[in-house]
Amino acid sequence: MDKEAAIMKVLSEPIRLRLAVLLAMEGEVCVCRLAAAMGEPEYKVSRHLGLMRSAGLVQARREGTWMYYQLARPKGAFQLHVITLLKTDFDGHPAVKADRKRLKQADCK
Amino acid sequence: MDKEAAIMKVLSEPIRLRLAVLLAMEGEVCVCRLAAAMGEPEYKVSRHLGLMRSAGLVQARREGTWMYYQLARPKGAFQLHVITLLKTDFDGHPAVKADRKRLKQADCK
DNA sequence: TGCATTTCTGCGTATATGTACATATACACA
DNA sequence: TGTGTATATGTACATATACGCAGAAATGCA
Repeated sequence: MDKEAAIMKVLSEPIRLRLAVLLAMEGEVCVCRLAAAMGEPEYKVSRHLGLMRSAGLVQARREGTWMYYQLARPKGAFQLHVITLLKTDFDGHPAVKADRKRLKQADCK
Repeated sequence: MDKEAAIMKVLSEPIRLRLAVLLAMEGEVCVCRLAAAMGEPEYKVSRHLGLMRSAGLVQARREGTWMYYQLARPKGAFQLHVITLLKTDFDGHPAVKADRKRLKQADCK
């Protein structure tokens, strides 16, 4: 059950958990807007996104200088149900509401 | 969202994940039978159970020399849904089947 | 009291993790 | 080619984690 434990591990870090919830709700977002939403430096968000990608939880798409991240298509029932749980249980969560508000205002100038 | 991340962290370790699934399916089990089911030394299982208890995921009951562990009553929707996920998604999982088989044979002499 | 059984915990050690800084990479455009 | 922008990563450091061993604690029983 190392695969399932690895998914849990990715989501065991508050910043990564917030990123996963944000991507589950917003779809595809670029790094700079994610960093703005988190209120964290971009190098930090980039590191965490890299971990999430290595674990197969997210996928990336390059468009010019920008990198757009989104949740990867779930592999197996476990991953699917975890993502469903993120979407349902964190809807309306104060921290998530704040993150989404900052995301909306983020400009990626 | 540190509380939710902490629950994920507890379940991010394969032994702890297997313990949680076992308890979700079997109810209340003593340490020596859990150790036998895991095929791991008791001091190791005891350590992990201690962590799970600190995180509020399990609770313990002493009966003589024996300690019986079971899942704690879930606090909040998130914890409830995680436990539900453990029960549904790992039913029939090879590792879990093996653990339950060893648990049935464990004698706690 | 003494001893056996079950469980827990203190300690040292090896490995893993998260962070900050600086730098490197990839790309767009002049 | 050179410059600017967005993103990624090498390095170093502090902290956290899991492990194995030995021994302690809690309990039951002779």
